[in-house]
Amino acid sequence: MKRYDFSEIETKWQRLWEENKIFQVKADPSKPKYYVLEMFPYPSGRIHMGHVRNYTLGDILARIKRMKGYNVLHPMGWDAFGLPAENAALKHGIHPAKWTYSNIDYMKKQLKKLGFSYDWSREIATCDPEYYKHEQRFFIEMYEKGLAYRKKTLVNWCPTCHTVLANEQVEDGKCWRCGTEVTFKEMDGWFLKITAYAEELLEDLKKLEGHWPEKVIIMQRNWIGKSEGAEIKFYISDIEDNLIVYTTRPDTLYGATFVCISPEHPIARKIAEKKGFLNKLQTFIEKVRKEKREIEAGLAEKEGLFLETYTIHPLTGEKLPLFAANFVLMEYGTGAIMCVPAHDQRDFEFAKKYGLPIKVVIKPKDRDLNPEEMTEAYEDPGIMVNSDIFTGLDSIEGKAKITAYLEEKGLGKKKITYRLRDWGISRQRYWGCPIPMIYCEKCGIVPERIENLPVVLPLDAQIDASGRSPLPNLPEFVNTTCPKCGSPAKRETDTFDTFMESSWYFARFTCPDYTEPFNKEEVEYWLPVDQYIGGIEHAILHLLYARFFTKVLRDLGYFKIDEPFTNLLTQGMVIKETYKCPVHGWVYPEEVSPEGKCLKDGCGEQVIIGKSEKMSKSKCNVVDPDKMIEKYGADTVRLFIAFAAPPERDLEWSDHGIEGAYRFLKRLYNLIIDYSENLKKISYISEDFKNLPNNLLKLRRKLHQTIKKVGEDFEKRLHFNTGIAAIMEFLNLLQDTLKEVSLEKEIVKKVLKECFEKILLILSPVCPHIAEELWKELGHDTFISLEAFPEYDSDLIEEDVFTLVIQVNGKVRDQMEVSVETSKEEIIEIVKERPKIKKYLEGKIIKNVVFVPKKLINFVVA
RNA sequence: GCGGGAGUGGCGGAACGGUAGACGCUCCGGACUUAGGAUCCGGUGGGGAUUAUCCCCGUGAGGGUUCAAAUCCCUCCUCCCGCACCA
Repeated sequence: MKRYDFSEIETKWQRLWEENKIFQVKADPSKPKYYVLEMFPYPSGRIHMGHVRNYTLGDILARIKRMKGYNVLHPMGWDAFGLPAENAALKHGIHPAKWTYSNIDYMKKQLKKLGFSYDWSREIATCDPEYYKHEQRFFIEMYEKGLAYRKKTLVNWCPTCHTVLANEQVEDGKCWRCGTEVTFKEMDGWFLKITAYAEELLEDLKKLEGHWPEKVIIMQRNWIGKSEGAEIKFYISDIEDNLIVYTTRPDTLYGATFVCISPEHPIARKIAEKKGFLNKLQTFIEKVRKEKREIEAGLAEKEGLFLETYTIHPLTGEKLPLFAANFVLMEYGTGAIMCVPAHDQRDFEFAKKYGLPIKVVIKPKDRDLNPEEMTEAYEDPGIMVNSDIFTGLDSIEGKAKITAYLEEKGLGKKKITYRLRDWGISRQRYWGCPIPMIYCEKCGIVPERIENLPVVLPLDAQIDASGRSPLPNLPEFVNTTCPKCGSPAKRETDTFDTFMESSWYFARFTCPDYTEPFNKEEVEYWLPVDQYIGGIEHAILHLLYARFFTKVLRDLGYFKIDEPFTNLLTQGMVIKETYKCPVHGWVYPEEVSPEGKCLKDGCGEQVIIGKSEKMSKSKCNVVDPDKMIEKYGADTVRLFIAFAAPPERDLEWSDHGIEGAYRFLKRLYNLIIDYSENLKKISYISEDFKNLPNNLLKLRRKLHQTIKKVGEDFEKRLHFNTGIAAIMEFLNLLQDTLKEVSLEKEIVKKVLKECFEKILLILSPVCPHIAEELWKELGHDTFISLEAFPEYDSDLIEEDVFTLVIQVNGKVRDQMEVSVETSKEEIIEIVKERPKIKKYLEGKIIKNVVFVPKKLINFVVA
């Protein structure tokens, strides 16, 4: 008998799919579309299990949607710009482009080996000028609309990578890639005005509720960080100017006893100049800058520099001392705050340190507050006191009342503030998309002409040991002429943050070869992405930027949609247990003896089995997809990954588990091959299945129940694990049934053929190769990948008998098979006489009988 | 500190408020074998007994709602993730 030769089977079908272009799609308005997208990979060299999981989940969905009659767009591409290419250039002397393209080559082969149903004709690499030229155009259009601008800012600087990092690329003060301590540097850079869309980005999160993980929505909401408050004017007579502070607690205005501003606030400088302590201020600024990290971590003590001046309280006219303080951020609000120590913990600590007065203006409903006895600020709402005409008001009401009063007097106004900052997109890197701007001595900043795009990244550049971008040193790149006046000019040498490329790739997949950015018909047919799948690590940045781009491109007239991704699935990590030797640290499983001793250098120490963690080389717990495919085949790998855990949860890699998946496929293969010769010519229609013997009826019923469950679990719930469990369950029943039937009978063959065919159909999204092969063995010459998902017979799946659970006082005491025809009354009579139940009812009064049709009956007795 | 999620056998995990532990793994026993780390069959939450049968206990802890709770409500514990001087 034929052995399950997965390698031969898989290569063959992958070849046939490709030759027949069966996964290439075209827009077809007569068919419902479905766009499945997995986050495209960075071509780092080889795919890892996380990719395998991500793409397996997407592929199962794409395949079942195809079978359910959708016109499915399922593309794949490469997020090809980025730092690792330059690092590789430094380390191995390979040009980033060469490195990137050879990685793409390799990884593409790996993905093909996994049998993913991508339309490879739509492949995109973002480092291709034909891709990024459109991005340059978007940028210019944004610039012309005032959505892109240049400003000087204090930026995070990684001394190792020689680059600016976004706030979000800094993790606890360290570079997210290399781990070096990040410093600060003042630099000019380009920014996109994402804050102009803050309100819409926040508001539209409501449209995603129920379709995106709640967690992601909350994270984005917090990131945008909307707060409502007031801006209030505090006059400073020394400089005859108003200081504007921002507060969310205008109700505590009467409790303000001092005012703090950021040391970098222009007014601090102005005062210091006037009062002659500029040096002292400068020293303070530097100290604060140095401590920025600790300050942000909440570790540094609050510290202030008295500016030797006072502000005038807008309502009481009191003189309040003015400080420059290390905890006031220049970037948020107005960079200045009024301090109410009685009702703000930070102000309280500051006041205690510098002996500043504490004035209570809000009291709890049930008690009084005494400033001298307070050990912490009272931050909750309450009743307003010591607040002139507002005394006695509820503080929540007081907020609006005081704001209105200030507004009336021209002393302040209502103000909404967002935590979200504009997006700094300049990177001092080589391997990225050139920013299409030109600096002309006469005309200033001038965008490149659209017709001159792309501004091509020169590939003949050499990356030297410094690791710095070679672009500024390439005269043929830098020197150009001004598009406006024609005089000599210089190009911008920074490149875009690579989050730019991933902010719109999903749309380009609809028309990857179109000369203009987007083909209207394609974009309108395919967008938005119906199901987006990827890791939670992109919960904020990538997803927020893509949402932002979508809105901008909409406003530039390219799209009609507001949101790019209708549904989002964030899949869990692939984790594996770790082994740690007290001497050698993390060790590979091969370095551990069966007794758990370390085998490295004959060490012999007892190895500690650590908890399961995300696969990483440093922890020696990686599993190589190539090796797994080689050993078990792609179908087994896909099956195990889909079966081992629900998609959103972490998946624990198990060497035994994958054996189990392999065993299942072998069992299926052997079973069908065993019967295939006999069944090839068999055909059936539903009429054939009337008056079946009981065991075959049960088998068919189970089959149709399984079809229903798998359809729902795969397509609607995306819980592939339970669907696969149902298929396994069915196979178990099928094998049991086969032991008691004779293949001599025609009807048995018909039932068997139906079972085999349909089980292959429903398994095919998960294990497409073996499904194709066995489909052929059963006599078909079509691609199972293009077959329709089977319908289930809804009359058949209705059981005619069911197992009635019999409870007494909520405890299960007995159960019996009952026909669905039996009435409640009949059931009660029968059940009461059953000995096990009788025993519990004897001498008791039946107070109530709860009857759940087709499920259970519960006697409540006393 | 704030926000979110999760705690179910030896393990991964199933369970519209209705038989807890589907399915798989592990382990144990058996069959077939020169052999088995292949394959097949059976068993596998804990405890107990009068052991082909039956009983009790069990979903992090404690309370509550309900005829009925892993599931709903309250209090608490543990773990994971995100944010964190945002005024």
